[in-house]
Amino acid sequence: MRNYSVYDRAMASLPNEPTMTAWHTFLQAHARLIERLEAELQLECGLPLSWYDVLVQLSEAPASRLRMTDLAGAVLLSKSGLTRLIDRMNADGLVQRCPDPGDKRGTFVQLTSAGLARLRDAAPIHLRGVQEHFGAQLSAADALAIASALQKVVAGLSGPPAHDFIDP
Amino acid sequence: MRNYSVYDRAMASLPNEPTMTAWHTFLQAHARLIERLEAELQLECGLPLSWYDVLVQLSEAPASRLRMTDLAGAVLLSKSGLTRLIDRMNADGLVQRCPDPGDKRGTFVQLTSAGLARLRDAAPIHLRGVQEHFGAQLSAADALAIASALQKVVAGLSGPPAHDFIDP
DNA sequence: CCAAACTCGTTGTATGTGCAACTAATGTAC
DNA sequence: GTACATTAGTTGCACATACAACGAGTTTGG
Repeated sequence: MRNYSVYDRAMASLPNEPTMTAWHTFLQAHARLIERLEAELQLECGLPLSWYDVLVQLSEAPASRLRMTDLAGAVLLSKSGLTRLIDRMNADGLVQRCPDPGDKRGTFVQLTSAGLARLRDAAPIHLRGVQEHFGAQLSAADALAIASALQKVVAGLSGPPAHDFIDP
Repeated sequence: MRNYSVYDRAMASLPNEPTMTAWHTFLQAHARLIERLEAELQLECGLPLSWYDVLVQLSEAPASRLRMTDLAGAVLLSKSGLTRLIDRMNADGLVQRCPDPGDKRGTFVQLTSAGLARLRDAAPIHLRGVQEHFGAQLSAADALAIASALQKVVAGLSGPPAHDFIDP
């Protein structure tokens, strides 16, 4: 039997079978859920999920406004991506840009009353979809298990940024 | 107290709090995991995840080849998206198009030896990332719970296509 | 058979996204 | 206080993706 010494060390840290099953199911569930929720929200409200996310974040923020950078972090978008998204939503009247008096570099994104109205239309539809396609399929124990397990995954990702460093 | 009769019926099917916690954690975990795995694979192999997915699907297919439509389904991409992706991978020599002798409309995408070599480089890196960032954070029970719970979600999405139908 | 309906894959076009470079404003060190 | 570094947001550019329309080939119903 040949001895793949370097490869064997790599193999020792490769995923086992239940892990890969969970991983594939996780990917598939995400892809199908997002596809379905996006389609339903678009069909019934004419609203993309990315717009909905912005409206939710703003509505939950103090004074219904956030700085561009904070909003970009909240909706998991790059700065340039958010600039263009806010351009579009602003053109539709759902948000507006306001200068930050305390920092002349900064810009607040402010939810407008039209934006709030749009969110009130969309929220029941989106939440019904989350319940129907996600929540309704899960027992109470399932929901708690998913939350606690994936919370550990998220926590693990917060720490080590990358593999870029050679031991000094 | 006012009676929002229609809204109350809607409220009755809205997600409860554990469901929303699981949902938010699920979204956050997915976004961060994909971001990290994409960055690591790109940095260490110069390979996008979408290319990796294609190589994996082809390598697992009989004769290392698949029809365009089948491959598009497997990697969750539209037909036009796959056409352009295969253009790029073909230009890099990782796959090639072959006519299907049995159906002159059809095109097989065939894994090349260069593509297989590239996959052999990339697989340990990607799988190490899955183990490190996902598998290693989970107990055996966690992995089984995620797989079984999300499998139910996937199954629920396979059936009802949309809300387009009014009761006939 | 043949015409209509369908399927396969590609193309034109529009949209969305990130990276790098840029401007403007702020913070820091001396 | 002045220079250097840092941060906030926008823009040019390239790339990736979806939708609709299309041409070529196949299947189906009569």
